[in-house]
Amino acid sequence: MKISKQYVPPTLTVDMVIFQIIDGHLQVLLTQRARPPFKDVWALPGGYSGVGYTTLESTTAVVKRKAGVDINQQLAHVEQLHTFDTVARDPRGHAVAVVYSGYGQDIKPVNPLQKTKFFDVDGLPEIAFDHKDIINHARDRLRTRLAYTNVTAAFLPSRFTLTDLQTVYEAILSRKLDRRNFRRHITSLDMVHDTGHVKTSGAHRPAKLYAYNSLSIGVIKSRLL
Amino acid sequence: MKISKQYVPPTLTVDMVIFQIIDGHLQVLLTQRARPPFKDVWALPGGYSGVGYTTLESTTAVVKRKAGVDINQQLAHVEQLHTFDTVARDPRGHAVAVVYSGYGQDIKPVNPLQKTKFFDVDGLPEIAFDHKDIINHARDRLRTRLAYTNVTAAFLPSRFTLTDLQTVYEAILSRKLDRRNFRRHITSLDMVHDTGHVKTSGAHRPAKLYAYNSLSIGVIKSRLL
DNA sequence: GCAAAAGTGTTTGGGATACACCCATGC
DNA sequence: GCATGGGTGTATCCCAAACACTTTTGC
Repeated sequence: MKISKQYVPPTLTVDMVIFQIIDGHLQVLLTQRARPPFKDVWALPGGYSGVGYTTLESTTAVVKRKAGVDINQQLAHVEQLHTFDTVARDPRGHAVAVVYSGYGQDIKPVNPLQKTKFFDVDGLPEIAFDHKDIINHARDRLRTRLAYTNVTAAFLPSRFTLTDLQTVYEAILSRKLDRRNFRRHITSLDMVHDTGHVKTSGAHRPAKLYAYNSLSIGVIKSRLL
Repeated sequence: MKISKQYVPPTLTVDMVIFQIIDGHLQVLLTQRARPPFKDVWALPGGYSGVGYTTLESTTAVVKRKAGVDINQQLAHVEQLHTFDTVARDPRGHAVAVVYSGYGQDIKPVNPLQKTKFFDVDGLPEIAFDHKDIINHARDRLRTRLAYTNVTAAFLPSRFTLTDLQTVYEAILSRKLDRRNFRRHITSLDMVHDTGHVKTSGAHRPAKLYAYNSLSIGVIKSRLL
């Protein structure tokens, strides 16, 4: 390209991949598109990002408006995923999309105009644009994060049982883990601690409730070489 | 933000962090800025990205023009790093920068107008904009990639000794590794193979030359949980 | 023969995996 | 007392780390 006085930037958009775990299944939030292109097809919540607003600010506004989800209140963690910019990805014209991913727990989307709901990532409907690729990208990222961060905290309430935590790991990894080995692994990480409380939930022994040592999501071990 | 007919996108720019390793030191390519802001201060090569061009296409053009480096010919690997978008990062106005990182070997930058050269990452001069943060981000990413990809191939010629390879690891990790353990680690990875040739380079035993099994950079082990 | 880098082997500790039994509760 | 999920211990294997001597070459 040439730089010139006629410089015209592409449209800048934002999209968001919001994950939560329900009944042991990883789910992603989608909204049904209100207008063409892809009218009535399911898509990630997204919209325009204009000059003067960071892409995260735009994302916050767009997700609130289109999906009724308050990023700051209802998501425990948000991070930038990737920027998608192929010229043909939007039939209306060249749009560069900065995509964020967010994780939360017990999220209730609200949209008075369009259908907005969570889908199991393994049972997705037809998806608009390149949003299927974006979801897969987010899913890979989340899986990778498991190994060296405390990102699982974002999917759980402040107090939880080790079985709850194991369910989160299993939903993200899509495989079963051995309970005894899992518990030893977790306790050796110095990531959670016993709160002294228990949860009684039926005709069986009550489970101890745990809490994360750190409230923020970050790296917990480095594993270099 | 509001969506309206007066939608104005921010300026879209691209920057590139190019790393190579010289004499056991990780180096990054910088160019001296030709005009304000930050005139004569060192910065990452970068420029505008206009409608109709992917950010990678724009990056390719900009890096060729401002630093004389041909991304396709002289870099063994390029990947998108992150998008930086704080409103205040450019004093001229809101600019969203999609940043790429690239790795190569024996790169000779050429710029007839402005000074363009490689600096040791541990001996950087004053840096324009938020480019120091960007370089650190790229460095962290590179370090992380070491553990589970064959990214080191990008820093080496097609045939190399295990000592050469160890030098690459040490430059990126900023620490010395035990030669015996390093060699066992590498050979256990099934990532390189003995070519049957040797390199004689002085008053000592010749070293075997190795080559990567795969020509492309990618994940070589998964390590999940 | 000596300097300089290449090449190799053993031991030890910790984490990952595989696997089976007892505990506390509601009904 | 029995069904249900919670909680624990042991043996094995593999990988990471610590560590020192021999080999091949040029001069």
